[in-house]
Parts: sequence; C-alpha cells; structure tokens
Amino acid sequence: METRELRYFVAVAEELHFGRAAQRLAIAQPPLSRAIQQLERRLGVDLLHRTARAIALTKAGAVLLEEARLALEAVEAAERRTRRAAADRPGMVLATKAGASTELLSKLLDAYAADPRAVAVEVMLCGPGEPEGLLRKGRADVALLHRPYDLTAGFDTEDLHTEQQVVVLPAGHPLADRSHLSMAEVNALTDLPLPRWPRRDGSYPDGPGPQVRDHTQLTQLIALGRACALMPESLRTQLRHDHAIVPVPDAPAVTTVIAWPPHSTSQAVANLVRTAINL
Amino acid sequence: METRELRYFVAVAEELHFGRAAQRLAIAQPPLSRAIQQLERRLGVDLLHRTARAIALTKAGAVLLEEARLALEAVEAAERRTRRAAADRPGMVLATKAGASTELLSKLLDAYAADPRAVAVEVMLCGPGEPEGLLRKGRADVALLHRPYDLTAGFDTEDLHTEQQVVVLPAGHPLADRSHLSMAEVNALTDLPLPRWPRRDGSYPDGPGPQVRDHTQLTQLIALGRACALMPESLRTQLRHDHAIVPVPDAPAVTTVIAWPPHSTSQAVANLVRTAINL
DNA sequence: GCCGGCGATACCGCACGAGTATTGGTCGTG
DNA sequence: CACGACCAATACTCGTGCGGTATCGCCGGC
Repeated sequence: METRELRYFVAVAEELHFGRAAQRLAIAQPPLSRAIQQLERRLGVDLLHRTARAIALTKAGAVLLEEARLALEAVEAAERRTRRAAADRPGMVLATKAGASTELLSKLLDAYAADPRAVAVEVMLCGPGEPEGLLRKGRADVALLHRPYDLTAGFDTEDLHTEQQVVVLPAGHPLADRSHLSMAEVNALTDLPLPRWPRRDGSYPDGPGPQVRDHTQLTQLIALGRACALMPESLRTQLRHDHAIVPVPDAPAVTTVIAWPPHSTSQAVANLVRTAINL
Repeated sequence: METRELRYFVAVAEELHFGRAAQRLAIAQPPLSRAIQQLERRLGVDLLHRTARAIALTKAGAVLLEEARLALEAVEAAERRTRRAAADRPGMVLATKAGASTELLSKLLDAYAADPRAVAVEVMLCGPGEPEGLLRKGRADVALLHRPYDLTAGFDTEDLHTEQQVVVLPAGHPLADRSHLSMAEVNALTDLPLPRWPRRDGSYPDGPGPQVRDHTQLTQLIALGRACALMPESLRTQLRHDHAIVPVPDAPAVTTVIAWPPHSTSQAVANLVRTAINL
C-alpha cells in the first residue's frame, strides 16, 4: 500500500462522499473512485458499502481508517523528524495545553535551563487534545499531558504530579460555600451543565452543556452562570474573582505526565525528562 | 513521501550498498540511485555520505532509517489488520517467546477459555525479540513480553508476574551449590561466559560468549560447560538434570507483561487482558 | 416523469518509474 | 604508474499508471 492510497482512503472515509473527498485532495472524482476500487481489489476487501445515493464504511473500512491515520502520522513524523535532524540546530519543541500546569511548566523550564547541556526549548501552547497529535506527528519532541483527559497510549511517560479536581461555580451560587461536593451532585446541577469539549475530529458530543473551545470561553461561561466545570485544583490561579471553587473528592484525580515518543533517541529529551522527574 | 521511497531508503540504509539493495528490491541499480536522490531533494536533506567507494548514513539518514522502519511497520499493520477485520472469523493471535512463561500462559489460556465470550486463540511461539515486531506489524493481536529483555515501548501493557533471575550452570560446577551469587561473580566466570543473543537485525554483539539463537541451543551449551545463563526462575522447569541453578538476587527482576497495540479496539483482546490481570 | 445528485465507466495524454548502456571516479594490485 | 575492478551516477528509451474530461447509469425527490 502506498501512502497516496491511504491518504485517498482517509479522505473518502472521513467525507463519506467521493466528490468532496476529491475536492479536498485537489484531484478529480473519477481517479479517486478508481483508486479506492483498486485498493479494495488489492486488499481483497470491501471497504465501503455503496448505495447509489450514499456510501458508508464497512467494518474493515473502519479498521483501515483508524490504522491508516496512524500509519500516515508515522510517515509524517518520519519526514518531519528527518528534517529536524538535518537542520540540527539544537532545539526541542514542548507541547502542552494552554493554561494547564503553568506553575509546573515554568519550574521545569527554569530547572532545565540550569542544566549546562540544555538546548533551547520552544513551548507550544495548544488547544485540548492537540499535544497528543503533535507528538505523534513529530511536530513536538515532548509534551505535558493530563491523564485521564489526554490519551497517553503509545508514548513513554513519567508521572510528575497528581492533584484533586475541583468544581468551578459562579461566585454566589448556592453551593459555592459547601466544603466539598460529590460527582453526583455536580452532575445534578442542571442549571449549570458541564461544558462539551470538541472531539479530535472537531465535532461535539451531544448533551445539554455549552460547546467550548478554550479556557477563556469556559471561565466566561462560568462567570455568566451558564456552566460549571471540573478542573485540576492548580488551575485556581487562572480564575477570576467572580468564580468559586469547591473540591470534588470523588472526581478522578488528574495526573500531569511528561510524554515522549517511545523510540526517541534525543539526548535533549532525555535530559529534560530527567530534570522533570527530579523536580 | 511514498512507502515505495521509504522501502527503497531502508534497503539502501541497511545494505549500505546500492547494488545489493537494488537486488534485494528486485529492481535495477540506477532507478534506486535516482529514487534516493529524489528523496533527498524533496526532503532537502542529505541522507547519505557518498564516497565513490562506499556510502554511509548521515545523522539525518540514521533518523530516517529508524522512523521509516516504524512507518513501514504501521502501514503493514494497517494492511494486515484490515484483512483480518474483513475475514472476521473471530480469533486472536497471541505471540510470546517459545519456552517462556509456559505455566502462566497455560493458566491464562485455560482461564480465558472459561469466558463465555472467548474466541479462538492462536498461539505463536517465537524466537527472542520477535513478538514485539509481530505486534507492531499487526501479525499478532496481543503478546506476552518480558521486561527488561523485551522493549515494551509503544504498547499498552499490564504487569502479570515478577520473578527473580537465577544463573544456570552445568551440574557439578564449583559454584553450583552456592546459596546465591552476585552479578559480579557471574560476570567473572570467564570459563562460562554469558551467551550472545542476536540483535533485531540478526547480527551478534561482540564478546567472548557463544552465539545462541534459541533455548535448546543454550541449554545444550550449558550442559557442555561452554556457557552459563541468566534466566527467570520459572524456566527451571525447562531444564535438564545436568543443570544446576543458583539465585542471583542482584540481577534485575524479570516482569512478564501482557502487551497490545495502544489503539486496539478488539473486544477479544480486552477480555483476554482482563482475564490475565485477574489470574 | 423529469431533474438533480452521485458514483462508475470510457477514453486519452502525459509524467514518472524502471530498464539498458555507459561514464566517471577511486581504490587495490602487479 | 598503469591497469582492472568496483560502485555510484548519468544518459536515454520505453511502458505503465495516474490524472483529466466527458459521459453513463442509477436512484430519490419534487
């Protein structure tokens, strides 16, 4: 299988429409149809259920979609890391969610900078869920992730810090001076639903809560009394005076981990990880 | 980058010889030369140091070799898993080193067979280091690996069992009735050097010990008084009467883990893992 | 019943990959 | 020092395969 075929299939599988997929790939529709047919013939597998009106993925097609994405990410990573190795201006890209673990991050960067062999660290502050993909595609060398929110599968990781979660309410809310709340009580706040974060494909899950993209949106929605939110305790420093926080002891604890590609051979990454562990 | 280019580069990088690489790829040498040149041009990176007499990898070339292998494995896995999903005769392939963890394996298979939702499990008994690759390439769905001997990086794992290592000596060896030995003492046995196992590429590291490929060879060499070996204690059941074993408390403990691809969506794998954890 | 949307098919042109023949440069050897 | 052996690069040709345009066939809706 060539990456071209995989790219074509991913486009079709995501659009579920040959015309739009072809447009996205900047080719005409007929060659795309043929390429997919040929892929199916070569694999000996039906990837799409075709009705004259619409197409749908078969079970095998769904598997290939997932696997092809990973394979394409691996190819992209190979290209990017090769370029980086050639440029060999020493430097490292660290990705993390904007706003999260700021204190830990600044301590880490300070401690690492004290290492005589330290190289320049470029920090990428990303939206939720992005650091994982950046790491997989070779755009970042190392990332700070937060279990269980981020998927750490496929990376090497070291735990750095674990903390409780708190619920953030608008100041003055009836429950705002409780000493603690349970998850059941938080979920029962129908007047203040938990927000919905975008999935990796950009779509939003169903539910009553407002759709949010970033932390600024979220804090504003909370202040407006339209939502509440669970977050790690350390984020309290990011909040405004019109927010109140209440611990939720039975919410899953959040662990900040440092993650890197399992086959990383970079000495700089290894040094940074060592620094992080010894913080 | 197309997989064809990656395959070509890997062949050249491994052979370090365009002629032999071309032969391996079953193409002529000139197109191969051109393909690599074109790859270098497109990446804007020198991958090979060329002297008229021989070629060597640049730093970027070494990075690409590693990354390209991973990417090609991912593509191969995509193909194989798609085929498997289409065949959808339920069944799972479990890979592990021949001879290792036999007792745990049979207990696991028995316990899993008792699960009403169990599917057929095909067991692949492999040489050392092989299960890892099989899992990565999609030839196996799940594997039993042994840290620190096997690399578990990039997989999801659960620890199943940890045990001490022992040194195996020919019966009648002067040290055979010691209650325990230290690593230093084992390494000092110049008359009984530790054997050399093949690396992933099939070559052997330098050293005094004999080259071994499998467990049968090893036990025979030990019985002949030509080698000693460190192994997990549970392997004692595989040994012959003319072997003696002595615990080595300061050797690293061996952990048997069950490993699976991090993005596995197979319910059967999940059930098997659950069974294994609850053993 | 007609139209519109969508995927498949027919056919064509060209770019690129692969083959053969050859060159150029660098060692080792007599 | 000259010659041959070796190896990668170049020159040139050929054929396959990818992509484009035009069109068909099928189905669903107004």
